[in-house]
Amino acid sequence: MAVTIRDVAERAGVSTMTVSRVLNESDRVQSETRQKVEQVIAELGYVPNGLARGLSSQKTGVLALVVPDVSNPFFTKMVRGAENVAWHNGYRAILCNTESDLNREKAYLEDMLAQRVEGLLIVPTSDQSRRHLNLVQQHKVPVVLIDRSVEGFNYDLVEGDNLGGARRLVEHLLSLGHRRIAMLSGPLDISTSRDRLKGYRQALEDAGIVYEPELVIQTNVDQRGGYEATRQLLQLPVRPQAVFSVNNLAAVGVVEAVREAGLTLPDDLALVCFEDIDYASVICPFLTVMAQPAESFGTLALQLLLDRISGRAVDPRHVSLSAELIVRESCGAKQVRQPLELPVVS
Amino acid sequence: MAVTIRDVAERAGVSTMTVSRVLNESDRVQSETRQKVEQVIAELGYVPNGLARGLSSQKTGVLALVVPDVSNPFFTKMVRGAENVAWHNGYRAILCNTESDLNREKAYLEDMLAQRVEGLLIVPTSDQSRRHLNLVQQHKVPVVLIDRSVEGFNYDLVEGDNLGGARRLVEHLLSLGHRRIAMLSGPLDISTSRDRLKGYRQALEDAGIVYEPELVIQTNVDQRGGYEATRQLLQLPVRPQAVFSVNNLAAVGVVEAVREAGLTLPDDLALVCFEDIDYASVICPFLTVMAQPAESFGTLALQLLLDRISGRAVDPRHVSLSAELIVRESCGAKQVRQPLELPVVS
DNA sequence: GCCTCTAATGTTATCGGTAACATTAGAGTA
DNA sequence: TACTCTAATGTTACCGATAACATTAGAGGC
Repeated sequence: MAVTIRDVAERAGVSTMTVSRVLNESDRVQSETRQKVEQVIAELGYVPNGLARGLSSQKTGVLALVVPDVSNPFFTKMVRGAENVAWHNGYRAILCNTESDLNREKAYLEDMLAQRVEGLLIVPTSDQSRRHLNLVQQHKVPVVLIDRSVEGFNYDLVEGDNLGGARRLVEHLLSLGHRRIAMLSGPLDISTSRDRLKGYRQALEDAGIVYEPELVIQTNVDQRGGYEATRQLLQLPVRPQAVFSVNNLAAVGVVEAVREAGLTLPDDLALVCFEDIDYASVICPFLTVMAQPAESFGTLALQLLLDRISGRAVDPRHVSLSAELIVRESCGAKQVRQPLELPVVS
Repeated sequence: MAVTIRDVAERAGVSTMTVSRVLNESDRVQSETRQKVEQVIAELGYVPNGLARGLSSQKTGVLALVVPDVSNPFFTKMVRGAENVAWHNGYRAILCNTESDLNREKAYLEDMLAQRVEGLLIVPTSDQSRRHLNLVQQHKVPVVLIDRSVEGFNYDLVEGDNLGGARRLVEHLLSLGHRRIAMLSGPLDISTSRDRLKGYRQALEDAGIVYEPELVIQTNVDQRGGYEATRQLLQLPVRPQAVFSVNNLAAVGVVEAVREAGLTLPDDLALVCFEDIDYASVICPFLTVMAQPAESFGTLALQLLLDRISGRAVDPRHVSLSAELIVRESCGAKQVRQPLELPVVS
């Protein structure tokens, strides 16, 4: 059907191996021959069959990025960073969107294994991703986790300082005089939710405030989840004074619910959250956030992956990136900036 | 190295074809045999080699989505829509990010052809993408264009009503009394820029206003581009009263530049743009926009693609989706909503 | 002139599956 | 009983490249 290497070889009057050598830029081809072959390739619009190539050579030059939600700006910034590094190192990166659905995640991972990608970057859906990841490891395909760790799966990881970041956000709220602080948490089988909850509790404890379970609502870390959780919070007998949202999209839901209830931010309810939303922040610098260097997550993770692929790395490495507190209006304070700290490699 | 179909066959005491039949869910296998084989597959963690499979069967079950910028929320919403439809039809969708770079676009397209994807959804970088697209067509791989058409390439297309939308936005500005209206346009080899510019000119003409070339600035349709173009506009001897930005990200740049210049929106400069940014709009409903049904772009386009793949479609089809004017603050008027019109298939 | 060596190119087997055809065994039939 | 038919399974060739080894021809040494 399609043009094959044989067609090219025939028309150029050489063997398929010679064409193959031209394709792979081996220098063992006379320049006249090479030119002739290249001309025929152009004439026929020949594109080598990657399947056959990969099957034979065991190399595809493709890396896969697997994320739970492509519409989350944090992940897309990360993806851009990773894609760029991949590109400049001669790899293509393909992206898979799992919609936080374990079945899809499994299917995509198996598919990527089947397609023989040379490495995987993944933001796992939850600790339950471990089963899939074990399969990947069993196939000896290098993996690097981003943003979320997976319990019982010790491997290369680039994550944020979730505990510390959460703590600082809550401390900030405390410093503004808030005592009754709610947390909008994600599912506890996601490491970031766990760690941020820990940070929240530590900050409260250090301030001598008793932890009240009814103030912590577990929900999905998207806009809808934030919206519903906030409605729940607003119905409590004694309303919280402030909310710490586990991430940016959930915070959007908070804003929505608060407005719908006819209340005002930050007067009726102060709000802080993890992760910034760039575009929104420029249009109106409103949310007080713990901003993470998303693009660096991607570039660093891809570096780790390349190290793994080339066999340079040995033990699992963990990179922890600090976040930056950006104080805006939603917390009810005026603007201050803390410098971004450097990455810590352990 | 890895577990192959032969290993499975041997261990299960059957031939490779029987294993293959189990994998492909053919019913020509006795249920005992099937169970035995499935058990061995699970034991060995066998994942069939997609390369070999695709090579032999000429089918991969993979579709590719190629977009210029994964961090543009319009594109990611579109991607989600498309991915969902693909998934529910038994296809996997992989995403390629070209960064509006023709070379990357070319490389990814060739790669996707090489990987023998069964169909392509693409938001082309510009009219110059035609060369790559011709290559795709030559390989008889079904393609559907989204959002942008390509001059000289007549194929399935899902796009917005760019001319009409632009016109309505500018008419809205005119109705608010603005006469000196600037346009922040993208490169004219991108169809959306061309059509929106046309709409802008039509609206002015109909209002009896002379077109002033100095008021139209061509730039990149991202934040940086919008920022730089606005700085240029603000330095004109006679400042414009309003700006129509070709897209949402460029509008973010406008906001940035205006604020930096110590001016205020919409008092010193009114602003309207194409395409909404969901999250930003919830946090603060500020930009007056022509909102496009991004997700529908994706789902419809993928439907068209599936039709093509199954050979149902014949002539190129064009779907045009209307946009919705959402009046907020940046134009300097109070809020009004127009209903979304239904898609038109031609 | 003969031999060695190397650069350029060719031949063959193989990667891991599936398509297409072949075989086998038992059921149904006359 | 012999014969056909079909369900279950096996054999072989091939998809389109490349790895590994083979061949060839001319350059250069003696």
